[in-house]
Amino acid sequence: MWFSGITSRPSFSLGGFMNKVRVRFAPSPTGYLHIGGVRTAIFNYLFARRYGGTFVLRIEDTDRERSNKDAVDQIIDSMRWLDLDFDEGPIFQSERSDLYQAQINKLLDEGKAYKCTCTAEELDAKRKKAEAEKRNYTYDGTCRDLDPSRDLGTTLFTIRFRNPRVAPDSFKDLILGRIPIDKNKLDDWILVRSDGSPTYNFCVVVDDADMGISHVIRGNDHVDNTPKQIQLYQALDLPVPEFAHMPLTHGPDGSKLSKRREQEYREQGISVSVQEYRNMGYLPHALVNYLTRLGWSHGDQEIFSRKELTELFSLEHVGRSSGIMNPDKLKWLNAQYLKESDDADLADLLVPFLAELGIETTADQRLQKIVHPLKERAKTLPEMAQMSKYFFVAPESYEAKGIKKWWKATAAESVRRVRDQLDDLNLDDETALEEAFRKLADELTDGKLGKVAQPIRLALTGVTFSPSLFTIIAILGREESQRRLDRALATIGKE
RNA sequence: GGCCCCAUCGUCUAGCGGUUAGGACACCGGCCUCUCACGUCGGUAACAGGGGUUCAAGUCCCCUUGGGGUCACCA
Repeated sequence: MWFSGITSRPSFSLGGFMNKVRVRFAPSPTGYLHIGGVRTAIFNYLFARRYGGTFVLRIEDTDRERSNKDAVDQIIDSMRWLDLDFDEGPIFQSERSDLYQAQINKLLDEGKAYKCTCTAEELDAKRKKAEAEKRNYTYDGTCRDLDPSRDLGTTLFTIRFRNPRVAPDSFKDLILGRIPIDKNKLDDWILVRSDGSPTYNFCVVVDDADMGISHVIRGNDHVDNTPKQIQLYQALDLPVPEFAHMPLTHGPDGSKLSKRREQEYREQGISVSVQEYRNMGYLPHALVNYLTRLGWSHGDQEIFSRKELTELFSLEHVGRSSGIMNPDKLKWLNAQYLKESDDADLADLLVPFLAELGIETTADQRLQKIVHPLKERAKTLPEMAQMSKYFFVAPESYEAKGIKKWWKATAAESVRRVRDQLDDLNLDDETALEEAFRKLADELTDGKLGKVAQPIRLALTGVTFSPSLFTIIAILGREESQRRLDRALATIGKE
């Protein structure tokens, strides 16, 4: 049994599609890749991998006005960044007009579609009138029963679907359960525009059928399109795929993510645009992990490797309510991935972020050493770059509160002693360094290592928090460390 | 407004009739400690409301409320 009640959800089964799962991601190239779009791409990708199926990328560019090549590149680039490799495509709808034409002719020949000469203005007026009268607007069928062989001359016309006015009572959704179909909304919708271009709902059906798509996994905003698409499948005598409508993604305030509020989002650490996450210093796999987990779950687990994701993902555990982007959790996840990252990889990734701070460097050994203690402290790459600043430039000023607390006159002695001891110590031996510091503490500060360390930390970094002092000294080197200590000595206890 | 969908801590969620309602982020404390962070231990915090069904309801049904989606010659 697929379902046991009207609102219960069906249990998932591959049914007749065993071993031939084919899914697709079908964005329209009208701008950068939307974060909500990525989520549907991820779910499709994961679904394909999970069931050994095929993931295809189709570009929905039937609207020539708004589509552009640049957007296509951005979409593919973003998918590559996220490691969402597709098996087929990109397939461009704009290049498949013959296919659409053939299906249109078939419908026309069979009387399942007809030419309509109503103008956009007329239609608009009727729609407004219906609205004013608080009526539901559907096409009134003015051209429905006219003689198909009448001579239209040069009159522009659209091609409409001759709605058979019969449809199932409901359709099955793998995520939502059973969705009722409202017969009152079934009308003669437009298949081909007056400029000859096919419409979305028509192309989707023809394409999905032609490409052998077994499961249509898409956003919730398409549920109302599904009935009319099912009717078309039936009119075309094509097999109807399975449908799965996933919940949408919302902003922190609970409303739909809108491009207009991008500025606001950025300040909170999120964005509508995928590529912006790269700029904000998020790791692609952390983003994918986050987006997947937003709306899907596997018990209490939060962190999933790509392998786990492709082995565990299933539609049954996709939630039905929309999710709100939570920057804090995204950052936390990112931090988890950062922590587990390879030093060399991180060094590579960090270079451009350092450049943004005016620090030109390469991902050399030294940078790898710097990155190592920082990766468990930073949540994002820019944050890490910021933290590593003092490894490249000596502090120009010192934290005021730190000066007050740690640079009392008595601190001068320990700073001076450390400065001198650096002459004889092997800086690469952090335990030896620590030992020396501890001895000093025993002697000067009653064994309190912090009292020795903090003044020096301030002198070396300009701030009162950092990774281990010994690590810092090792990375800075003898000369630079002593220079910074000398400079500090000039001011300690002087006020 | 019509139609459709949704509803457990602030957020993401576990829960598929019997639980002290669990986990994660965030927040607050303790521990660890050269500071910060990591880590670790603990704490605050939820079943939207009302009716049913049932021996028993967060779990099933209905209504209300709230949120969302959609109503194009856009996709």
